[in-house]
Amino acid sequence: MKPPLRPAPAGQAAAASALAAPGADPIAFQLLNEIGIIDQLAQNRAARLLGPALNLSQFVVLNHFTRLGGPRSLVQLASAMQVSKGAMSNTVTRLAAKGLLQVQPDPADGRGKLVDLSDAGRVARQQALSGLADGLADLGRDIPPETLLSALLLLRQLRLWFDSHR
Amino acid sequence: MKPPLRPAPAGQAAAASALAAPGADPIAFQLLNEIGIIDQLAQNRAARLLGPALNLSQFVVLNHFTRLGGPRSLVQLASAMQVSKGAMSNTVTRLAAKGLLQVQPDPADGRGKLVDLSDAGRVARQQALSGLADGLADLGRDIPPETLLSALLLLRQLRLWFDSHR
DNA sequence: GTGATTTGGTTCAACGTTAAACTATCTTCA
DNA sequence: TGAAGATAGTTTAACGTTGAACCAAATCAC
Repeated sequence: MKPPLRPAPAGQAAAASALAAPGADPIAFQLLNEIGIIDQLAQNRAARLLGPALNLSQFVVLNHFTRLGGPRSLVQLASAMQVSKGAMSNTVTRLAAKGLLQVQPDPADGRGKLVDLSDAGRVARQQALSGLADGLADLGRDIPPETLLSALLLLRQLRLWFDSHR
Repeated sequence: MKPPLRPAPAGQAAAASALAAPGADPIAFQLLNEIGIIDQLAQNRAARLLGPALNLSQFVVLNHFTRLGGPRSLVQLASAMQVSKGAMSNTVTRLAAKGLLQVQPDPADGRGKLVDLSDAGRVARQQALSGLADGLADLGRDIPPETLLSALLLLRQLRLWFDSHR
């Protein structure tokens, strides 16, 4: 039960009544609730689009490299993804086993490894990305970009707040 | 690695540049990314606030009853929380073991059970809720309610879209 | 330089989730 | 009425995560 939960089928009439309701949850609560639900639905969708060959976690790691490039250490990856070292160790091992990542000992640090995309990894990432883009295209078609953009900007604020309050 | 991932520490300068960047991800992608990150942070926070005595999943179930009351069957709960029957079976069993839920056989259906809050459950839920409210209070203090409200309304649209497209 | 502490990485048990198999009961309909 | 299918709930294996223990190498401090 990852996301907080949908309180109900949420009749469309409730649209603007967020504040008014007598025993209603505080707005922040409702907001996080929606976020949890959307996250769950989006992740389901993404996982389906990626198929069994590639995990969501695994895709995220691949994607990270094409955005921020260069070889990374395991702990760097773990902290970028906000995941435990153990989890990242697991993910990297699996990706390397599929040949999507290259892993070398770090010449400058006897403890460390340097992880980087392989060519196969680049290809796999590109395929996965276009699959996701296709699957998300209808969202972009149905919801006006201004709406998405305002949501994005608002959520950035929210994320920054959370980021700086832990 | 539940949420998609934060692409980077996200310098504040990137605020309004969502569209402009050349190789940037599509907005929908970025948006879901933010949602994933916020969800993770919020869940961490909530779990910490609830303490080890009460799971997030467990709290959500307790909360469901005080919102929508009445005895519920296991499958009703599972579908309300968007969780598998197995998971709900697990959660309900644990809550019942703590005495927070009452479980009776359904007199009208030999297969079914009727699950409802116990008095202890009501108390526990109330305590948990005020703990969460306290922990979320600073959010409501730092971020103007209009901001939260607009985010809420936008996300509701988004959630409804996801809900009707699976 | 040597001892203490920190840091990179792996491993392991515990947890909560899913999906599938399974039992028992209910419903449908001819 | 009785056979076929749907539904309620439990159980199980598999998965990915965490947190803690652990080892080895690096850094710090005196």
